[in-house]
Amino acid sequence: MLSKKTKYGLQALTFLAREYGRGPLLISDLAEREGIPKKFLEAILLQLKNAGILQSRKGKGGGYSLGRRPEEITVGQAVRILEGPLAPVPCVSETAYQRCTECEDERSCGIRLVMKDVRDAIARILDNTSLQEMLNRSEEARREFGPLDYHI
Amino acid sequence: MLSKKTKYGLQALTFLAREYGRGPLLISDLAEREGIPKKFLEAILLQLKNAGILQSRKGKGGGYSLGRRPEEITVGQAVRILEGPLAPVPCVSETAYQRCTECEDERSCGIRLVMKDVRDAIARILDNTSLQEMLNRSEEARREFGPLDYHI
DNA sequence: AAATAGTCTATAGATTTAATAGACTAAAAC
DNA sequence: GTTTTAGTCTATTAAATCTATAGACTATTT
Repeated sequence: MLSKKTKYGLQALTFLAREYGRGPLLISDLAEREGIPKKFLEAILLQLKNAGILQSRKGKGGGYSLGRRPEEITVGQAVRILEGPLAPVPCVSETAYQRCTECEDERSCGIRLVMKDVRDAIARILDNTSLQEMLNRSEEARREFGPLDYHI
Repeated sequence: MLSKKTKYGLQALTFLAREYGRGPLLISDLAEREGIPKKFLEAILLQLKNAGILQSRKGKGGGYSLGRRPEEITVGQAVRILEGPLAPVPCVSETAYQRCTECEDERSCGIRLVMKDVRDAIARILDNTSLQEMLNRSEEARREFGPLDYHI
């Protein structure tokens, strides 16, 4: 299960992707619009910035914006930054490999072989889905199901 | 990342699958052979038993064994019991669905659409891999790489 | 200089994970 | 039927991680 941190991060990235090209957004606005605790979001955005996928400006007219085009940022990148490796076990991780201490022969460990498949499947999806593609799929679904009727 | 609990559980299940048909195994033996804290393993095996995939006998000659044939127990079942739902977010879980509170239209949420793909990919692998298949793959790999040469 | 808005450090509360201790119960053996 | 064996149940604890908040600090614009 993804942590709240990662979910908040993905929400914020989606928002920033949708607004891409219209100048920076304030943390406070993002926090309010997405219902995320402001201070928590601050830390999340900073982490994404330090990892290179966001940029920021201080002072009036400042705020956060994507560091690259929405086509060039993948969900996989964001998840790895906020959640850690995609792999279910460290011995199949590409980005944070760690040998299994108790496993006498890694190459023939059944658990590892299965979890390697899982890792690859997750990576295939998340590393090939950009923020832009996520927006496109969302739009497509909206067209398919028709606009929401707000009846509250 | 899988918890130690789940990893220990999968190790124990693998061991029990390999020994299937030769009578019950003692917790203590399993714990020692796999390097798992005995009391921790106790709780794990009990949980797997209560969920129906292990059986046990008390007293002399007792111990734990698989509740069904190794072909009939999937890795997905074990992971769900010990780790919880496979889905990265509750709103795409088949076994523990929970609506997303903040999401105004679930059907067109981009994050959800992507995470649904991830869940399906994970489930496709884990629900179609039995303990027996895991053993088979392990054996296959052992044949491919040749036997280990122990040089310690 | 004043106002704006991100940055950094520290901390605290809650939850989860990992592990341990010890009393209890069922089954077999004698 | 008592002793031994081996799983079951309850409680507790230490450590780690997650979530959130406070406040001082720095950079930028007006």
